[in-house]
Amino acid sequence: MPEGHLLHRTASELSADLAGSAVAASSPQGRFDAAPVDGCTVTGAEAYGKHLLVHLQDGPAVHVHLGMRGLFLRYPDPATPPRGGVRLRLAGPVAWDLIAPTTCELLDAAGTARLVGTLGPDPLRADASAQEAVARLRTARGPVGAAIVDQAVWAGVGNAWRAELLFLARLDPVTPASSLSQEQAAQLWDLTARSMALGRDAGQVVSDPTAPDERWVYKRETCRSCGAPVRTAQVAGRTSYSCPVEQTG
DNA sequence: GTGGCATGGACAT
DNA sequence: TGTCCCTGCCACA
Repeated sequence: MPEGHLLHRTASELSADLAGSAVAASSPQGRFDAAPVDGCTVTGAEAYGKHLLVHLQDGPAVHVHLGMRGLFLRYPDPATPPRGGVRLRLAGPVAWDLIAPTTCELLDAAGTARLVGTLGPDPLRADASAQEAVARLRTARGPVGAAIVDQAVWAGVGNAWRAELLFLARLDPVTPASSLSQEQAAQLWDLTARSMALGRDAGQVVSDPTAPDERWVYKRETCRSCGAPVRTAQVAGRTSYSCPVEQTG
């Protein structure tokens, strides 16, 4: 489930639970060497797109990427035994367990800088530049549906957001990104930042604030707006969903 | 119980 | 462009 909005939410919750605390770090599964983290004080956590960084005082950061299948579990009682397959447990006043990430590694400041350097602006970060976001989108090669899930263009958008955002913008996913006007690109960025902020606060994709559990087109048979059969296609290697009537490019 | 797929992305080719 | 991977969920037997 992890697109950028959930990583930001997780970073904020993990920070609230653990920042300022020394943590016991372990890898019940054994696939991560937790020794360098064990006993360190967490200073905070932040997200860059779909990447999560847990910062440690006077030490490296723990870099986590959940991929498609990873998840965090939070245990208010830190003595709760971990379930199977826990790659990393950080236990302070609360325990956080990391399951099935694609990445769990330690990064020093240079490594963190390199990572951030591979990413485009993150619509959920206060330090994101809208100008740069617009420029990167409009100079991206290929369809807009590929560009906005390219983490080097915009960081944090995944397949579900792609479908819903392009519906809200009434853009056909296969429209060339380079054909968007400055205004269209800026509007899409604003829409993305607003929508994903709602999603972060709600803990799920929200594309209609009056019906937060509904989707317009994502994984639907028919468009929730007009009832037309939802069109699917492979865009950037993933299934895109769009309304053939309302998203004409 | 089993198999295929998936809200990602790295890497080989 | 294709392949592989870490697990959870669902449809189906």
